[in-house]
Amino acid sequence: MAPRVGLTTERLTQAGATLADEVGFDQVTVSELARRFDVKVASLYSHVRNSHDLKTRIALLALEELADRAADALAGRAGKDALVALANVYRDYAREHPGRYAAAQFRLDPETAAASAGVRHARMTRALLRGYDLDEPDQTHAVRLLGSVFHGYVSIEMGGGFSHSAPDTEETWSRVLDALDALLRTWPPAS
Amino acid sequence: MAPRVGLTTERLTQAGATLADEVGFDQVTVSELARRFDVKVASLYSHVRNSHDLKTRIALLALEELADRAADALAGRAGKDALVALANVYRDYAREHPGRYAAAQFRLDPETAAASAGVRHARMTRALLRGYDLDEPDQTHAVRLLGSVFHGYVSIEMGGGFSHSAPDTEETWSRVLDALDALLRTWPPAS
DNA sequence: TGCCCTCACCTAAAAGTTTTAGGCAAAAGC
DNA sequence: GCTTTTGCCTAAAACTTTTAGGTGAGGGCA
Repeated sequence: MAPRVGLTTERLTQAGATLADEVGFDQVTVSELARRFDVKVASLYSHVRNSHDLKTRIALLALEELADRAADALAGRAGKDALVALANVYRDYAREHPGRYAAAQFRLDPETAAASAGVRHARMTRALLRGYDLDEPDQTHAVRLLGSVFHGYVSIEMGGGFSHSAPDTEETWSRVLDALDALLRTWPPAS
Repeated sequence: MAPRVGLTTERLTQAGATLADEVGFDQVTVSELARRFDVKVASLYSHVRNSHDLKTRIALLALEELADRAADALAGRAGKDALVALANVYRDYAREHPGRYAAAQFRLDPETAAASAGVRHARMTRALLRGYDLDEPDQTHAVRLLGSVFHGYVSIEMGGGFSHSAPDTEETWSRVLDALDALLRTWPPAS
């Protein structure tokens, strides 16, 4: 009597990501997802182990999407051009998909993290730095600095932390990227 | 028959902060708090409007504590000395009080945010920059950059994002601060 | 075409969280 | 010792998570 909706783990993950963008990642709930599919809550537990599992899958999806975008953006670019492109990938993704971006920050257990697209991100940032003249261990330091600035800026901006003050964040963003580029070109030796 | 425990909004907020450090900020629940005071859940609702209100209060507490520490650290310091001191305030606080630090990132509605210690943080970062030679609007750009790096680095490090790779984060941290100091001393003009 | 088997989805139910409404007795004020 | 305040309680409704076990729809096979 009840026609099947066609639930799969993938569709649930996708719908979960959409839900996250609409209501916020931490408002993503198995119940709400069931409601959207017009299906009883218990039915989802055949496709997803539990709430934490669902969130993990959304996080992995977001990390993959972000890495794909980053790879596209970096293709054929180098130096500051690549730096700006990569930085904008993160910022634009966070603006278009705030829930997914929050999901990408979801704390994964070490094995899951190691198998995630997170490692691609680190590799790409390192690739970007080939346009600058940095040897190890400075390259690792720089990778971490870039990750910090991108994530820190985007998450503060998303949280409204830069509101209520001039100049606008657009200008700051481009000046920060200028500054990072300059810094990478003249990376200071250990003090 | 039941001796009163002596609940107040302040004690609940304090206990909530402690709970956050123990189990994580998003695991802070009115029920768990009631359990800790050995009191019925409904009793808390005389002191706290709802769950969101409780979390807001914990966030405000954390922001105050952080600002107090920052003010202490900055007293009598200037230049790079001040930069390092302020940066370490954030990092150390996050390590000592991970739940409180997470709480400090809790999204506040604009009015609450405007009345919070968040504004003190911005003022102090600006004060720090007096040791460098920056005019507006570059000073604002620099304030935002510093906030981004501090927050970004600390939150990635706390999330385990820098694990699994040499060199250790201690070295990176000090090199990043070296780099920021150098950058602030030679802030590049608009490109 | 008809049978069977898988599995998508269901009902039932237990346990936990949030929040409101109304009551009693312990503290506090006089 | 009295009243007033209010801290904490019981009761109850609404929602989320998760497990256990059942039924029928759909696909595979004769």
